[in-house]
Amino acid sequence: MNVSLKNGDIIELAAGSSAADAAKALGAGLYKAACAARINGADCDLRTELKDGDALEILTFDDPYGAGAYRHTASHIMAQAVKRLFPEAKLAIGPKTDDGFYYDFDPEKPFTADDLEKIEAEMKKIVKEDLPLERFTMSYEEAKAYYEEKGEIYKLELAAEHAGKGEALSFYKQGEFTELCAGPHLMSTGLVKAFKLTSATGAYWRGSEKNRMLQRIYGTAFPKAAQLEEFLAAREEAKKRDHNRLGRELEFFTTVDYIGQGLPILLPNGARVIQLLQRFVEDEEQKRGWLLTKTPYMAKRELYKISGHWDHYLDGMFVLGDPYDEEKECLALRPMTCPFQYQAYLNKARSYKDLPLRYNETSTLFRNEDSGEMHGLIRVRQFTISEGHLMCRPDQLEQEFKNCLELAIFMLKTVGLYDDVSYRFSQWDPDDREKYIGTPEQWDEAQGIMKNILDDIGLEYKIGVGEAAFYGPKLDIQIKNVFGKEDTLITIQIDQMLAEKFGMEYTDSDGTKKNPYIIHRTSIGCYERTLALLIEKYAGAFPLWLAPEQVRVLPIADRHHDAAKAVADQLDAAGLRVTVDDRSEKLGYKLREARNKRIPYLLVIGDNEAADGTVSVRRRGSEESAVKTVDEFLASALMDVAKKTIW
RNA sequence: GCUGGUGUGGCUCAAUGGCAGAGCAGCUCAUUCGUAAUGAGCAGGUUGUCAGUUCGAUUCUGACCACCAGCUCCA
Repeated sequence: MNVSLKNGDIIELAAGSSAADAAKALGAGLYKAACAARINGADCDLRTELKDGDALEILTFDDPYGAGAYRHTASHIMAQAVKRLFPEAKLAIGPKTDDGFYYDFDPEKPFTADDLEKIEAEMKKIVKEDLPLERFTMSYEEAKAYYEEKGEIYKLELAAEHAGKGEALSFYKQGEFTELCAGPHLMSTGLVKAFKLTSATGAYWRGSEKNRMLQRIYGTAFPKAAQLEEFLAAREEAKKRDHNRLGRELEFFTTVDYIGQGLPILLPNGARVIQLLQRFVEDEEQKRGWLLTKTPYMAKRELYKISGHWDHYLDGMFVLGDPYDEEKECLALRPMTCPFQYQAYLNKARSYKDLPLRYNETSTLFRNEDSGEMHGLIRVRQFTISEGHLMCRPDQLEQEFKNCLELAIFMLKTVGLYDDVSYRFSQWDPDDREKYIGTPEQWDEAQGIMKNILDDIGLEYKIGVGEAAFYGPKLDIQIKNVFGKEDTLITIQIDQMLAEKFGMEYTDSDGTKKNPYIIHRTSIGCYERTLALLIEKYAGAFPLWLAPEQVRVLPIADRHHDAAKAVADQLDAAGLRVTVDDRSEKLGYKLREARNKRIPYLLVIGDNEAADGTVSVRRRGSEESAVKTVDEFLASALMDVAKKTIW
């Protein structure tokens, strides 16, 4: 039979040949590098049988699907090693991930760092044994008997689930190790060259906290040792940008045991950046027709009963008083701004002519997160968000939603995070009705509207089922931190339920009363989280307009102090954040310190500069310095600040 | 909340069941210096907190608190 290749060549193969056979026929090198196959455009295992006329592409590690097969095989090798060393450990699941793989086990004792080393050593043996992986199928009954005999309770559960689909169950076998698995896999364990087990942690069976916690081992694998080393080095490098270390080191924030978890102290540097962002956001929103409100940080329980927070969010609130004593007044700190800002709308009767009505607020919120959830500035219990709620008519909804998105994108572009985000359309989970208010019809309608808008814009998004707010669907703008963990930076939500609950109406042109649509949105997210991501993005080297200290003047000797102070005064008067390092230290010492603090501009003043009214300008990131007049420097720096230039 | 790890001066880290040590930072003095570390001296600690074991605990045990990674949950 004949099979065509990617480059157009046609090769002749014996009937019944597999993709692996084809790879072998094409050369030993390709066969060794082969990870998976693409037949007539469909990704598949190398063991897939070819038919006459098929178009075949051999996928190597360079292809994401190929890399997945490679790492999935590494995960089987790890599971085999674990079973050899810890026969009592039960097997759960072991998939590939974007940059590696993991496997969940249920061992007698959690794995230690020593265990990981032993497992890794055993994996090396398995690779050396070069065990071929064979694919075969079993009926559900056979699989059930097989796993019952082995006592693999988790595999039994998985087998039963897959059996429902009516197909035979596929297995892969390498040596003594057999695994229920859909594949794809490499042809032999000997092909997995460079790997490393990176961590062992707990993880719930099937991702539900109601289930038993299993032990997960994470690892990664590459065809070449150099690639693995590069990957691990890059990860170490990324961790150096970790805001939770760098943010403390550069004195942006700190935490104190006796204040409590998730309650960071913003030090002058961090507070300054947040102030700058906040002013920028409030000014920009004002230009775009948003009206600033300032509402209370707490309210009586009755408000939250109307909004639904009392029923859906009580665990997440800080309650002042006994929530169950209906006789006494009970207050709660606000976890969201919505019900407060609605009161501004309700202040008087509204006409269709008043809409859209856009309220913004720099709003501090309080959420009683579970103790393990807090993380640096990214996840805290008190935070301040660039909040906004917009009430509009149906005919305005689409344009207003687009405007909110446009504002968010403008903010992201200005601070330099635009290229790092992805979009998630967060929908409700119809199978988990408890979590949400409203009817399926209302959800279908709200989600339908959002889908139309997103598709109309042509936004590329993934869908997050069960990620919606309890009152409506969300467009979440997602970003990853240095550890690759994704969080929501910005959210824009459509809500057609709360207006009714709060009795928010407007009189339409025909004289009838209607509930407005409400858009809940943030323009730059919450300041603490945004600050954290900016610290990581810039490794502490903030763009000039956001830098807590923009300029440091370095006099060479004491006799230059007056000149240095005069320059600093001039810059300060022009609005730059400037300090003078007038310590009796050598220039090199002062420079070193200023560079470590990532100060954008260092101005050196010695005899020459003092004599002719110039400064020797050294810009962050440059090894060169240039002599300029103070006026020249000031003009260019002010221009950079005004333009919010990123360098 | 769950699994595991960590906690020694402001920071980074040593050490030990028997007087807790270094470097950096800080302070003082000297040095007046041209683009990444001048020298000398001084000061700084209830070893996260509280119990327990012990003649003696910073070290061993327990509980709690905080921090870290992951899970779950979320902006």
